[in-house]
Amino acid sequence: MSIYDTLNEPQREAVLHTDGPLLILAGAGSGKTRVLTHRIAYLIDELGVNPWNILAITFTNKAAEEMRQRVDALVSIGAESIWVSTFHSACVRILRRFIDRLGYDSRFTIYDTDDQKTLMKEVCRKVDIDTKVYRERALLSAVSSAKNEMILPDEFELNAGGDFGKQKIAKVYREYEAMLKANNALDFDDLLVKTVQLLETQPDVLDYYQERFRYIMVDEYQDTNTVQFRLVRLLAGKYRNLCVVGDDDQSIYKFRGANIRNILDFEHEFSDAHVVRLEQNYRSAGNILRAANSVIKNNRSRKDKTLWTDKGDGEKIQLRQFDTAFDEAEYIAEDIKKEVREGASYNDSAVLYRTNAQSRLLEEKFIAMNIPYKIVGGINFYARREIKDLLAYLKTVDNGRDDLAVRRIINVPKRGIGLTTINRIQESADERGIGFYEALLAPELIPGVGRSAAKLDSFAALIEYFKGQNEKESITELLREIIEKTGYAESLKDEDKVEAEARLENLDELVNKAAAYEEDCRDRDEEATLSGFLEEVALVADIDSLDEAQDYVVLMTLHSAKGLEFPHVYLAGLEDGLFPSYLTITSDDNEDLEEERRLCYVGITRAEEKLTLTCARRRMVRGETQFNKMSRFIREIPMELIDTGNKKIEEGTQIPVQNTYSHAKQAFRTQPFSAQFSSAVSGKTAGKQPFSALQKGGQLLSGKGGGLSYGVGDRVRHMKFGEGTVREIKEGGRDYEVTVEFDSAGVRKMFAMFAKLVKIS
DNA sequence: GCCGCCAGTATTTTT
DNA sequence: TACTGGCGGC
Repeated sequence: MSIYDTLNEPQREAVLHTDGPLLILAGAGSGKTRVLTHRIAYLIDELGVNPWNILAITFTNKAAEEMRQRVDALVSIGAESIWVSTFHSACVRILRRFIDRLGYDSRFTIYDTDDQKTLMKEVCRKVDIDTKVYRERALLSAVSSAKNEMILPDEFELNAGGDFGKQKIAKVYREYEAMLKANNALDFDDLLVKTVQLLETQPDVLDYYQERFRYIMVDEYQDTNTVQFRLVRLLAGKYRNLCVVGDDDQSIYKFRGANIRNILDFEHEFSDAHVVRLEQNYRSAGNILRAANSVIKNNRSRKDKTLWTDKGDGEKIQLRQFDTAFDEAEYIAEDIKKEVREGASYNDSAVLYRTNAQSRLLEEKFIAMNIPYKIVGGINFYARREIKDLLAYLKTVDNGRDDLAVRRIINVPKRGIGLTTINRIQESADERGIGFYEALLAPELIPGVGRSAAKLDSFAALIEYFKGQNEKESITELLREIIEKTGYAESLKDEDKVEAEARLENLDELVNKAAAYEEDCRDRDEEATLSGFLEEVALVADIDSLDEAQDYVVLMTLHSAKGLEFPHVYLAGLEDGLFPSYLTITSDDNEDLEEERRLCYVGITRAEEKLTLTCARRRMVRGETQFNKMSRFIREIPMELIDTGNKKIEEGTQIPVQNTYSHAKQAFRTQPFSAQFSSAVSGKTAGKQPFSALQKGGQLLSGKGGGLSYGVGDRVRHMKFGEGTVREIKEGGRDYEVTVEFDSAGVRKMFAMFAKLVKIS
């Protein structure tokens, strides 16, 4: 009996089909990782393929690691020479070797979103764009989607035609690119774009990698974007042994440029593609699977398929609705406690939610109840200030051309080098067409820095000293030395005690990470380099740190949960407005809601034995109370699969708008609502006691709904526009749109929530 | 040049 | 609510 006998029929078909393009449509929990690992084993052990010729691309480093281990257990030898990595790290590896062909130095730095923003700000300053009109974030996302589509500045400008706004963006894009290059830096998207450019323009490099990667496998193919597609097509162009695995129902990264057409059109792109469908689910109990199927079937643009299982029905799906998000969190925490008392482990459970902000309440409850937990995502460790500072030192030592890094640390800790000096250095550098650091090495050539010259000299001497040390000592030692010799640790002591302590701990943690990296390299017999460490740091995802062996409850977003599974899954915050999010509900593009539904499908199918859905009628979002209906996705699940625990579930009274605590308070403080106002908001909801919950607190409101303290015809005052008369109040979305005729500022439409109009009598 | 306060903004998801 | 960035005072 061979290892391949344990596979089911379509799985075996996928494993044995090794030549030519292959599309594996693998439903959730259908054993696609098994197929991939067995396929690799088959290639090596049965067909005698050299592991060296195999490339497997996964979504996260964690998945890569896992795959390597599982292959290792299957094949006799050589698993370690297979390339298993994410798109991004594979590209970095290629670029480190050949990027000089594109005019970069191989010690380029990788910019994260923070760095991008800083750079973009500078770009805007340079090309004279008001960041209040065009926000950095918006500009960056425009640039990013262009890159994801492989549209370079020239083409972008061409496409812009006469459109003024687009022309501006084209200008920004061009300058942004120029500055990245000047800093010898690449952003995330560049890693892919530049690799494709490299392969397209350098035939010998392309040939090298085509020869090397004779067998290519891509996991989570539904989430690839256009550049990634182009990359894969290039690499597989010669031998065409390309196997992609994916599930169009789990495509959840459209916002990041993922192109679901990549998987839907695979058969068109590769006309001789063989297609295998894996529809038997080995993960979830029958009821859970049925729920998942009944939700996803509401999507129109998908390849039709239905997962099935030969497992029993299992438990019903638990549904609980609460008054507030506090109650919700408490229930989840208590429920987990209860199950642990009954013999479960903490790591049997995971809590999934739509937005990172939701983790807060859960975390508080978990702490209060002494439940071990781990939050995945949220603020990245490497995004913390002290960590970024230290990394900026390392980047400066490693790549002297990264001006952003140098400017970040030139006065951290305080050396008395101020903004004026920094600007003068920059100006001088720009004039002479050299880098910031290079300019600062010779302060005597810079007009107007006379007094700071000595300080600049000692800063430069410090960096140069570190550069020297970098040659001699390990990264760990260098890092320790930087922390000490710059006085960084010392400077923290002046800060708030608790804060400083946390930061110092983080610094220790960073040193530990460096040590771990070096050890890793030693194990793998590779040289540990500063560039290598910085790259690893830039490309880790928080999910990579997840450790199944540890006994904790995992809390994370639905996006992070992709590819994972747990015996008991809690889906929290299933409310219209939160999940599906308010933006997708109001979007006129139906695709958006479909993507949200896929996200729900991903969430449900993470559960093996038990699924608990929870929602709250009332929840604080950004300091405001929101009233939400139960999620429409819940209503797509047949009632007979659901157990509400004998509690009453209401579809939810949707309160139209104006639910904010502060407005309620303000409304109470001023005076009852005018007659015009209640007629303006229609009687539909007026009788439903929208503030029932708030009444508990007592003094807030009388009984009727509403919340504005003024009505049509009233005189109001606005902070900026002065006094005026209310002409119209319209109900819209979450807020009221108020039209006011100001005495001096004319007629203005504004949202009540932001306008903070005050009634004057 | 540095520090502290205030105002404006944000939240959908992340390699 | 919570964070960030800008501005003004010392």
